[in-house]
Amino acid sequence: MPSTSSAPSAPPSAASSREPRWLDEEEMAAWRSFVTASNLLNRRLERQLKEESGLSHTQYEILVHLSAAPAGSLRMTELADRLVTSKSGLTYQVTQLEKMGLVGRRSCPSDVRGVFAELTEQGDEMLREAAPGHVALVRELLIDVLTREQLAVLADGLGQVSARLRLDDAL
Amino acid sequence: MPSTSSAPSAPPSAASSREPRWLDEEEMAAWRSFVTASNLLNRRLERQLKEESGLSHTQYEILVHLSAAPAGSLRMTELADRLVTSKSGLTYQVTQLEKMGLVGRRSCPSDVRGVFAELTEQGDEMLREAAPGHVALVRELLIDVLTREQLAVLADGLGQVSARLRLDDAL
DNA sequence: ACACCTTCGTTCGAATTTGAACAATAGGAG
DNA sequence: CTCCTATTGTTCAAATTCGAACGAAGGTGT
Repeated sequence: MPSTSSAPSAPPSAASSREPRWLDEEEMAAWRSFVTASNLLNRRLERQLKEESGLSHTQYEILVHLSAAPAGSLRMTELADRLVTSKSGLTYQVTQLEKMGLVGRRSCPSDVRGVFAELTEQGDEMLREAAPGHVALVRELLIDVLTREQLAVLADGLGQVSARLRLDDAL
Repeated sequence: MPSTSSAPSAPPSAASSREPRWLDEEEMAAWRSFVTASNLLNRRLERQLKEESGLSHTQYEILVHLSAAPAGSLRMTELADRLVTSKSGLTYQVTQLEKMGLVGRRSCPSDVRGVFAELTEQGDEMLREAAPGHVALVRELLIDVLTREQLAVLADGLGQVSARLRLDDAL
């Protein structure tokens, strides 16, 4: 009964190169809690955002990233990278947000192919309206549950993990 | 420009109860790295599993949870809870896995309504076949990137986060 | 100027996901 | 036993997701 988990009936002897290094109890606990926390958190945030603002978490994140960017606008590809989604997925969501009047599209002056997604005034308002509740929940469910040290470790460790993944993807 | 983030143009004075407690730089870093790492990781694992075994991450996780359960079987609702998905989503995926011959359905003796999802012999084989590559990648991208201490903190902190979320959901 | 390889954003179809509605049953209070 | 409420798994329509294929440009080397 292998899984991501600890050695099932793996030979307790020296690891043969055929048998992978399974995860020990602690490693397994870390991985499971990461996956579970991630799923549970997403679910909760999704529900809350939808209820309180009519936005999906994805849509909210798009607004956030645009808001954080200079001039409230970003190239589609760049935005997709930051959000960690597919380009086609972004195209879809930006279209949705456009219909809602929260985001607009502008063509890029220096590159005919380029498209800027741009936060509209309404989009900015929406974000200001949705943010407090969202932040409060993130705080309640994650941030305030952890100690300062735990947060530091999280930021640091997962920061490295992300960096590594970004590098790999770039290949 | 609010987000999940640090105080935008919030009054540097004492926080009024209207203005939420925004996230400071460190908290923000922790939250962003968590979200980003989670997305990047999922993307990677999804791709790899699909390529090497033709399974989605969700499907793989179903097999894992069944394999870990006594008799290799679990009630649908219980399984959905452990996986953190919707019941309807699970119904769909179990049907898919059933078509592939990796999972079977058995009715529950003590409850007519109940349905057990059960790992088949083929499902077990598939898991044994897919696990090594999956574990190796999880190790390469997450586990081995972190120190023993970081892993412990992760397991501990996110364990608490999950526990808290489970409790809330139960309400 | 000309090929050639990349990059850009969109479109397309297929797969997945979700919540709400449902029918059937379980379980408890009276 | 009987009524009432909670639970179980499925079905349904709608929304979202992805990768592959595209057409259109950019950029480079010759």
